[in-house]
Amino acid sequence: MENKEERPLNFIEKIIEDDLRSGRVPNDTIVTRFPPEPNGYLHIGHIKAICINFGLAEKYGGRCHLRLDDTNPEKEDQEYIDSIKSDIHWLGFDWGEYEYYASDYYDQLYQIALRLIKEGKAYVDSLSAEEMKEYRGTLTEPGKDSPDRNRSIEKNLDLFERMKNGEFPEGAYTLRAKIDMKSPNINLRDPALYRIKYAEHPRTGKKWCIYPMYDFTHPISDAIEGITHSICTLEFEDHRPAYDWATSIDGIDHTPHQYEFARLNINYLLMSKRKLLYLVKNGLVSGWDDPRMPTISGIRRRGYSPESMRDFVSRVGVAKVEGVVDYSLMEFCVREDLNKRAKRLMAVLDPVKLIIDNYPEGQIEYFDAENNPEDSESGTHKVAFTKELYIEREDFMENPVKGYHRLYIGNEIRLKHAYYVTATSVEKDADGTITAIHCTYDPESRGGTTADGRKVKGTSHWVSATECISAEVRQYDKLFKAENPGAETGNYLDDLNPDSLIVIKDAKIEKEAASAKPGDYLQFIRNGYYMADSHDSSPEHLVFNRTVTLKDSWSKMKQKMGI
RNA sequence: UGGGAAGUAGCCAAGUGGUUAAGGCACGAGAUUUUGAUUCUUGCAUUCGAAGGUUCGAGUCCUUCCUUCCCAGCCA
Repeated sequence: MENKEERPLNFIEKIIEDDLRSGRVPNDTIVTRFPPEPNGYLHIGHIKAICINFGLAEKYGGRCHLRLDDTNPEKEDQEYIDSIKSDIHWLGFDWGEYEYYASDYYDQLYQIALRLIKEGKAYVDSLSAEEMKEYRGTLTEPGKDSPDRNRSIEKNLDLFERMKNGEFPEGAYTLRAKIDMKSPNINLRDPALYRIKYAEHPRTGKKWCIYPMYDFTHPISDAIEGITHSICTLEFEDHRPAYDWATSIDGIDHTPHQYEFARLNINYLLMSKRKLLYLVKNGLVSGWDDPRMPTISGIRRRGYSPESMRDFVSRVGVAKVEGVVDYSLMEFCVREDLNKRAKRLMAVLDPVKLIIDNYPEGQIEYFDAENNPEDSESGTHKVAFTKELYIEREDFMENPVKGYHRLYIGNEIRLKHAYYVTATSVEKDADGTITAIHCTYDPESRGGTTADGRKVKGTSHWVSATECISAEVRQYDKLFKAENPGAETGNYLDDLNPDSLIVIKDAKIEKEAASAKPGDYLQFIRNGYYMADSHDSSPEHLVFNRTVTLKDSWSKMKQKMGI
């Protein structure tokens, strides 16, 4: 983005530059890959991996493959493949023709497995899952060899063939690599290479009933595609020896290398697929794309911009420290981006009537409202002004506290773009609730300034009571009220924020808002950033989602003063 | 108590033996302001998990210790 503050190289960039400098990269072209398993929706954590992989390819003039790691048909679905692709595109990255599936390599993988068997480097094991667990040993005790470990090559070949042909039930046999049952690294204690599964695969259907495991598939897929730098998260660090084992199998003539970085954690947010699924399944949110969800589809619907998320990830940096990034950094990035591009509109969310006693009945004036003061080319739009208006209830105080410089009896403020007004009296209902505020205006202050140059401390937004439209406004807040949901009680559901969604059924908005579409970035002046909801907003029933509030030093001051 | 990793401010994060330890967020102070927004100015680690040691010189090298994370799926 334009936002090019100079950042020092991260450790992966250093490795790449070093590799490039020393001529270790074939054709001087780095090749990375983003390899999600299509078993769910992408979330904010994935944005980091996407930005690293696609970003590196962009920066060093290489390429980045999209590879769907579809080796477990039980969990995977075309729906997820589609959403993953659309989310990456939304972020602004494109893999072009380099779209791959691990399942594309099933035949090659099978041939390699056969070769391994023939070379005595893999064997078919009849141990049950429980037995295999026993034989594996523990973190502190070595494992022991399976009785099948020295089965003859011929017998292995025969058994593997019959596994493939569907002669055995699930769980009857596995194909395992013959590495070292006593290795201190458990991933090297004869890892499973193939297991039997009769699930239907989203792409290969019923062609296969044996499926290759991650530790076998991933490195070989990388090698086949000519990946140079295979970047993944920290928990795969101790799979690296298995990765290197697989890429050094005879006949594999390209050697990619694996590097690991710390995954993105953000406080107040939950990224666990399992927990997010629970929220969806139990109706605690409206779906995977609920605007409160940390999924890419969720934040997109909420109104976050892809540019701001890329900036966020780049500000977080890439390292190997497992940290937790402040939610406030993400909000900062969103505000910074939206401030430059959001169209300003006036919306009164908690309306109270303001009546200008000395303004002519029935008169309508139109003022020019700038669309964005940060962008001189954004133009203006018309906003209607009449005798009866709505202002925010919060913008009037009968007994003003110290430091309050909005409207109160006798005080003059500016109505944005329009006139100076001075409050004179209030009307109340039987409960004492204010139903209307009366004021007078200064006709000389048209446009919001006066000839005598007198200043007012407060400027309020407003909307004409007769020339406005109604809309539903959804005030979203954090889904969880604790920094680390569940840390206190052990149950993240205890930390659900009951106020994460407050629906305002009848907000009053200037007419210009009627044309706002999902995807248009809006700022409701003094309220926050908003976007029309992509599911529920229609010309007949406008619905706006609050993306993020504006910074609010007044409410911070109020809190400090204990108000 | 096996193996693999990581510890620099409230949160990220530069720093790869040689001036007063970058930068961003957060937070504080002030100015400007037709959004209590934005913008601007300004403050914010005598110290790098701890203790020893090497060195003229250590966040960087050595030793020991402490803390945290990951691994025992026929998941990825």
